Amino acid sequence: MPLREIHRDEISCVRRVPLFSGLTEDQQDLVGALARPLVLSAGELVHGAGERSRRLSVVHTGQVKLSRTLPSGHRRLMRVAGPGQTLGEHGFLTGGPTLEEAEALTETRLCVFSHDDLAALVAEHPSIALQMLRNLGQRLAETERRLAQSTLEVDVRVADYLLDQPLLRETSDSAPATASSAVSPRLRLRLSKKDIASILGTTPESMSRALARLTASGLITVDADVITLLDATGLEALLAQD
Amino acid sequence: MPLREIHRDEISCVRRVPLFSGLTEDQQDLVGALARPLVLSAGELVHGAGERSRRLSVVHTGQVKLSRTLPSGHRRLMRVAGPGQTLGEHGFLTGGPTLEEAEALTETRLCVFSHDDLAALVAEHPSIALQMLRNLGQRLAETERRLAQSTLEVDVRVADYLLDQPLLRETSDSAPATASSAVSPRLRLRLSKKDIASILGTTPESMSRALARLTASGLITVDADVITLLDATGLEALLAQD
DNA sequence: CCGGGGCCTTGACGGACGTCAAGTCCCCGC
DNA sequence: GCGGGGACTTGACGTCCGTCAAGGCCCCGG
Repeated sequence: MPLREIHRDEISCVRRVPLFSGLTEDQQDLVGALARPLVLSAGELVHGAGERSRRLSVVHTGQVKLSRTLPSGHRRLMRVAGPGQTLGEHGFLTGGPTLEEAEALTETRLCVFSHDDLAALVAEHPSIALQMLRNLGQRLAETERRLAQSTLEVDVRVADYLLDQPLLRETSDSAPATASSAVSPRLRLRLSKKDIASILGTTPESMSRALARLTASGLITVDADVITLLDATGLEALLAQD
Repeated sequence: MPLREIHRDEISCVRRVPLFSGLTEDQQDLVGALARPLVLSAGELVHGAGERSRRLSVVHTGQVKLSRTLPSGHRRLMRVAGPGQTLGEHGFLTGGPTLEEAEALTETRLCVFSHDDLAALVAEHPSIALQMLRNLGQRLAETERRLAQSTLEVDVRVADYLLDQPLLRETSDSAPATASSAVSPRLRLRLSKKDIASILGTTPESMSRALARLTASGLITVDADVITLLDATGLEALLAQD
């Protein structure tokens, strides 16, 4: 079927996305027919800040960096949207200009919906609005959490960030010597330390020093972008201590 | 009509609220029948943090202080919900426990909806979900803006806060001497400086010094809770500088 | 093979701001 | 009227962290 072939990307994109998870497969296929694919290479912009972009995008593969620029000219990274996540809902909801610049961090495939198409979809399928609500509510809670934490010292914010990261699957190349030997959880930073520093509201220098202090305290070890959590409970204790 | 009399509060509450503005008056009256009134005096809690509150509230009159408590025990004021604004949507959307403590700042009248009733309403009237979406989107944008600003110096955050406040209607008791004499805009702080400091992520002491510096720079004058903006463009320039 | 640029780290320095403390003012209850 | 407590301000002090600078490392292109 040529039509389905042409829209292969869009359909698989729609099927994998929470936003449309309340629909039947047939409905999802119809939605997919409205999506336009967009492929960006690393560094290209989905849209700049302050633009009037008339579209909402769903990330299919890759990652998109969302950053705000203050009147002073300073930029701050707000979040990174990965597969299944959406960007541009503020413009969709308000019709106003974009608040954030959106830049592909890696080669990225997007499914793009025009505001008009999306409005029609939402009107026809209320479950889409509900999913969008859950999504925005989640992001609001997360953003409020970061705001509440913003006055804590850098070490604590870094520790919290590390604890939030997904752990690496441990492929123990050495045979498990004893059944009870606990391996320290490890994780890989998916952003440059410079970008993480921006997310945390600090500088690369302070971030580097914070990691050095956590290492000196025996809480972690750092090997380039791989972090070993030697003492996860110790890291959590940082959050609680005054 | 006794029934309408009994539900007077709920109905007038529903009619004034953006959340239900997409409904006809008849529909709003039906919605009002589901609302339960709740009157709190200053200092009483709508709900504590971490509770499982099964209800979403709309502020009718008064103000409600929403604050988060960090694991360290520090509290931070996140926002103040005034008439027409809602609280408790996170619990409604996720079913999880409350993230914020909600405390009546003044004597406050609320309209309370159970999650079940509200879910039924949303299912029947998609416009409610859309309004909630717009509302959450607005709050998300605002919270992101504050997060991005959180690293700026206190003077700038204070200046930005002042510029965001609604101005007082100038009741010039003295006759307007000349038609061209421009009066400086004035505003009344609707929260204690302590609370404003918490919102801005700083301390009462630093807040007090920031106001003193802005005064010394000739940008404002402070008379208890009334602030006169002597040089609004000078205040805006603070945001852009550096 | 060499040169440049970006990322990261470390050091030195200074300033902004949080903390502690004291003092004033005001309000409210006894 | 008097005492207590909370809001606010001001001062003194210490420190966290942002800035500037230098240097190492790696990658890539000439």
